[in-house]
Amino acid sequence: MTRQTSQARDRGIPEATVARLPVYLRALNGLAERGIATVSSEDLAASAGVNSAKLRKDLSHLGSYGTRGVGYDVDYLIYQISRELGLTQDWAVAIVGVGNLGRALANYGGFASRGFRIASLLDADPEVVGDRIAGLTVEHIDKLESVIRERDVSIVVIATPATSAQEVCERVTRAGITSILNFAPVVLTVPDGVDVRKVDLSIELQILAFHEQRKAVGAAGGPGGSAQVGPGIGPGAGNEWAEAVEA
Amino acid sequence: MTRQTSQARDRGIPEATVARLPVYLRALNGLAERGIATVSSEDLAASAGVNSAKLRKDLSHLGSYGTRGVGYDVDYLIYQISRELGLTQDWAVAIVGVGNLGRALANYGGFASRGFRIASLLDADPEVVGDRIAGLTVEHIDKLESVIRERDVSIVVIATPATSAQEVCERVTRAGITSILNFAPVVLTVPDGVDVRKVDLSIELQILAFHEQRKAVGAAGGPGGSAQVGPGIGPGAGNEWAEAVEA
DNA sequence: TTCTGTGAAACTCTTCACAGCA
DNA sequence: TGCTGTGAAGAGTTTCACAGAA
Repeated sequence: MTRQTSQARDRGIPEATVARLPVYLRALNGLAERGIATVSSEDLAASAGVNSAKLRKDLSHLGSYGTRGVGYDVDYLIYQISRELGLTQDWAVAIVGVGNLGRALANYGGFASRGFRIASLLDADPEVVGDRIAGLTVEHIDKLESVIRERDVSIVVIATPATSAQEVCERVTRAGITSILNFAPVVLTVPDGVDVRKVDLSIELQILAFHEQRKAVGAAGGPGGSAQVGPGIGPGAGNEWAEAVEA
Repeated sequence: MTRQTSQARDRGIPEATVARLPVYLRALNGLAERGIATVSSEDLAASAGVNSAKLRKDLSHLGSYGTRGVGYDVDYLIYQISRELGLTQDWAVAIVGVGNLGRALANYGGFASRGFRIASLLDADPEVVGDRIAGLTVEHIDKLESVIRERDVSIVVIATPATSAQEVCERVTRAGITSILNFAPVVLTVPDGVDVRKVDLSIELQILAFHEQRKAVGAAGGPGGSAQVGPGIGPGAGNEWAEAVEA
């Protein structure tokens, strides 16, 4: 069960690291656009909103791509991260559900530049089928399986109402899809080996509300309510526990 | 390091738990609608897509709201979680940037039902200002500060292009906002005490692409069922998310 | 000297397994 | 008996701090 790959390096990159690589990539692209050729872990970390030790540890999982005393070559690092994420290849994506959100996604410019090509927009509503959006003609959901097969779709985005999401999910997994990005406010049940990521707007707002509430309460709270943060701040001083998620 | 062993009123709820409470809440609401009055940790966990030990541990941070040998009272648990998340109060939200995504957000029904009220839609484009969307008239960005002040806005959603996001961020934090949900593909710099959550669609897709690629490469003859359902609310996932809208 | 790469420590989160209550 | 609540073990992640390359 121990895995070894063609390369001697251990390919087990921590999930937390994978989730940050796209952030680094974006920061690096920004630097490249500004003509910056080399960057230190300190500076890149600042651009990406993490601390430098974490950044170095993350990058160390990919290999030794930096130069001690100097930093990282921006272009080279962009290439290495892109390759690691699989962005050097073309991914065909189908978007199911062309409501407000589906349209927003279809018009989002950040896909093509990262190797994602929208291969199809599908919807069940006859009113919507046939509309032209972002250069594509909306197709009927009946064609879901044939579109996936014929256009080599490997990632499906579900932007349907909650009630249809599970059914769409089952159809696409049956058609061989193993990567799904779900926007519908429902927990999808999928077979083993299928990777689902969920984006839920109202959940994000609820998490913000929790912290917002906490701030208000904590400010007036009693002595017992000291935060879990550092032991540093004593009582009496600032009570708000700062918690910028991003630097 | 002082440490109240008594779990009773320790208000330090783990971040990972907070991120899952909205999911439990959604599952519970589904049960309530179906007239189910009591639920076991096993069943609720299944509805929420987590394992039961995790669910029990999460709920134990709120207090002892279950009954041994029986389970949890659905309505009571809905109330307790809602209260913990601060959803029993009304939150005024302003959405800045009324492009495709801003419109999708404005029309998203999942807000109102959870105590979030859209108090204003703002945009810089004179073409858009004055449009009526989701029952609101789009206002000019010039009014940002006065809207926040006069309508008691506590959460701001940034759905502008990347180039404007930081400026909007600075204006709203100066106006006293400490909770921001950012959809612009950029890392915002904020003062301590300001909570930013980011949603970045292209990052989510890149993470999927990474795993998809991994499957293709390593799967050939690989270990039986790959398992690894990546979803749920990840740990690192808590903070890093995806985006949308650009030019 | 500067800055990377990395062991080790610290911390957080998940899972196990079972005591104990209804 | 059936199920919650929870210590304790385990796994994963972050941070520290410094050896060592350029």
